[in-house]
Amino acid sequence: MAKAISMQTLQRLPLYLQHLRALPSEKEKNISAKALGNALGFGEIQVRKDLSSVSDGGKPKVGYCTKELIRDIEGYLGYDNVNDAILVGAGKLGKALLSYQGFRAYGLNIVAGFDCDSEICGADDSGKQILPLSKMENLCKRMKIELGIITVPASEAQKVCDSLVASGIKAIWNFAPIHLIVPKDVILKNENIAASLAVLSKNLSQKESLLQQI
Amino acid sequence: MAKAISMQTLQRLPLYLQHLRALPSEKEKNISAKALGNALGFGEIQVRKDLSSVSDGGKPKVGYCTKELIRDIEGYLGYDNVNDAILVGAGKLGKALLSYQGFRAYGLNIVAGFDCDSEICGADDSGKQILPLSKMENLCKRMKIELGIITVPASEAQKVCDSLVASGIKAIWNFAPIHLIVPKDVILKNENIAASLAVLSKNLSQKESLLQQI
DNA sequence: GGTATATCGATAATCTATTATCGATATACC
DNA sequence: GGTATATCGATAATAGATTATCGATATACC
Repeated sequence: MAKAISMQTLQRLPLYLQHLRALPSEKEKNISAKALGNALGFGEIQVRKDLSSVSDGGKPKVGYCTKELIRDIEGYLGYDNVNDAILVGAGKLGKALLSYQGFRAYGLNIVAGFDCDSEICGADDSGKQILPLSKMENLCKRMKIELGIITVPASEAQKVCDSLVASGIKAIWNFAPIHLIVPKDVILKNENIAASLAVLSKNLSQKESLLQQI
Repeated sequence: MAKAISMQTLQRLPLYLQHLRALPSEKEKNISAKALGNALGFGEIQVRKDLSSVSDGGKPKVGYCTKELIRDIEGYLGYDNVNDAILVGAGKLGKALLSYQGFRAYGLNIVAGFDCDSEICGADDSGKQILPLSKMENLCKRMKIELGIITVPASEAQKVCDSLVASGIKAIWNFAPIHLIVPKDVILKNENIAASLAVLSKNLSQKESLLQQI
């Protein structure tokens, strides 16, 4: 446990967690790498390797203790302590994210939304406040927010990104379809809807489906 | 051109396309692999390699012809002929996708939305119809729809997935946070918001940011 | 026209990720 | 208690992706 971890493994961990959490806690006290892999479409060796980076191991003939595994993955991913975030761009997508309750399970708490359009400011029906952009920097600094979510149109995204950086944000989750420029010490993660679509589109157009396992 | 292509390359192609399309068409008649790479944060060799799979090549000292490149990538990804799709689950996220105009640029046309809640059926403010689930199968078959988008809660997703398959859908784009089981001949692409979040969350919690280049 | 240079493409080398092999061990059953 | 079996972890082998090297070529400039 606590080894170096690969990008690929890191991205599979939430999937394991998702599945483990959904198991009936009474019945499935233990789970084998094989069972977990089958459920998610991975090979058992990969599952074992992935889990070896975060858990201190299963027992032969028994498997892993479900509860411990959940705790270990949550701990590793930092889901056990909450990350506050703000969101900029309260359009349809922004509002969808603002009102999504599921983020809590991933340790994410969106504190408020911001938008340049003062018309839509006020309390959203999600219960979250939508505030004018002018108040963003102050709130971020005051609450020491480190994570910013960008859901504005591509044309506005770089500008918004720059103000987030100026507000002391350390990580940006970008939903705008554009490549943003950030300082080296700021983490950027693009949510790349077009890339997913490309995979689908390509596979559909050449029916042979040569690339299963997506 | 027209070689075998890797998953990774396939997913970068839309990013190149995005950037190329945004260039002022008059000024940038040609573009070098280096310039394209710099703009997107990739190495020039990677750009060349990626492009070699879809384009019939640039010219030394000149670079690639922007217009041709756009055409080649679009052609390769199948963005030049439209894919009709339906969407199931007209909640906030579903409506956000229904009203997103940007999909047209990727050759995606969402024909209609479906929802089990008859309250929200009717014309959405995006202009798209939201229809009761009972009409889905018939419409899919009649219009020979091949692509289905799932934006229902996790608890409903497998059921919806099964009806999509029964309706003749050949590819599924799943936004529900759950692993779906599909027949081998159906392509499944999960939009994995939790995985992205994991990368961010992990990087934030260990500030060293050992994994740049996301 | 000749030379310098930016850029290309192909091949090779490195790095990363996945899959296979094998010995070890905890439980179940006789 | 002894043996069979499911499962584990570690190491080795394979496959896949990225990065480096190098020779070739199109344009620019003298």
